[in-house]
Amino acid sequence: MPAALLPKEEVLARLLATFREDGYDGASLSELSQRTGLGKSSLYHYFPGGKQEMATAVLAHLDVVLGEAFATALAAKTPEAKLARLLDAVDAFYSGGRSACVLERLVASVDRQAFAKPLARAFGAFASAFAEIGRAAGLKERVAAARAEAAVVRIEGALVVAAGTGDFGVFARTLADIKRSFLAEA
Amino acid sequence: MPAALLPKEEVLARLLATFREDGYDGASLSELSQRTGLGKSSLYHYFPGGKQEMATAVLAHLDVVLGEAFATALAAKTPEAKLARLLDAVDAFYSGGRSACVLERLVASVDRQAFAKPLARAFGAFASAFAEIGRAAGLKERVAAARAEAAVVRIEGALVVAAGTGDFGVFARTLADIKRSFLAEA
DNA sequence: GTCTATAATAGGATAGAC
DNA sequence: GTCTATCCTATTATAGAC
Repeated sequence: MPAALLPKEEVLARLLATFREDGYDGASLSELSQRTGLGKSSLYHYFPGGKQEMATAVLAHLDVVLGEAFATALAAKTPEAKLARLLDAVDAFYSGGRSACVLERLVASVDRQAFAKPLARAFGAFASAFAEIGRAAGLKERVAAARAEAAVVRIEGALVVAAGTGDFGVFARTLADIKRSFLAEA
Repeated sequence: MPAALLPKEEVLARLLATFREDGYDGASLSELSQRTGLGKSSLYHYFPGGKQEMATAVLAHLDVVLGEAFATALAAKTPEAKLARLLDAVDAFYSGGRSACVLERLVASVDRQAFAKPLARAFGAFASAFAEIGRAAGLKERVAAARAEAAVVRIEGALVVAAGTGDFGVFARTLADIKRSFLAEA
């Protein structure tokens, strides 16, 4: 009765990485098996629902991990510092625009409907982190919400355009512009 | 010797629609066959290189179609009218945010490397249309280019976020904000 | 909880008739 | 130029030993 080769956290991290790189439809069970170091049967032991369950588990995992990352960033004192920390976390998470967003990969998948709720939740949590910074800076609720939505839109778009053009500078420019404009006077 | 059931233009339009909906990895040959009304062998007659060649043909087709759409929009007299027409065309092309972008679907595919050049070209053409409007309005080249890049980024991101949240209002808000801000004084 | 082996199916691609 | 039929491989998923 051998113990688990990897802690579940690590398995989820590797599934996440594989979905980010190959996409949901593009990630085969063989690939997921290789990348996690688990045999197919072991994967089905963890995730009886197969690939779909792996993806939903990854989303639940992200919900926790990103929640912590957001909380860390928001623990800074000033709104400016909160924003800077959040954008640094975003830059690191996406490797300066070189790593794709799982949310986008799942939105693009044939099984997207199965992920609808956790996806909406994840996008909402992402925007909420920005909105909270806006509120902390004294922006009106509506303004904070609108700018938060726009920030998430720009980050997702920058990832697509960076990957599509091969020019990762667009991601850096986008983050820099959000940093510059997010807390500006209305 | 039966004639072609559909003009090649129509076949390409249907392949485009299928890739947009199912993604590149998610679109099977059976699906592509059904949607075009052509048997698999007929598809291979048109596109000996298989699915990859279908996608590159779709990109080449888009290059022409979008080029015409851009030219039409840019034929308007004032920069404001050019911008309004271009954004109307974008809104229609993406069905108010309900239809995905093929470019994004191909960027997300496992065969993305095979599409790298035409994809970069397509994103560039998209941005160029915006940049030309900026120049027509007297914006400095650098400003026009930066705003054009940002506009494409925002459109792509709005499509991802709209699909991910199920809230298509974000697409309308994004286009409205581009319309409002694109030609603003620096 | 993991493995090897395998079933069952779907996928991409081709052959050859018409 | 299109069709039906088919091949081969990869894929998802399961069985059963350890």
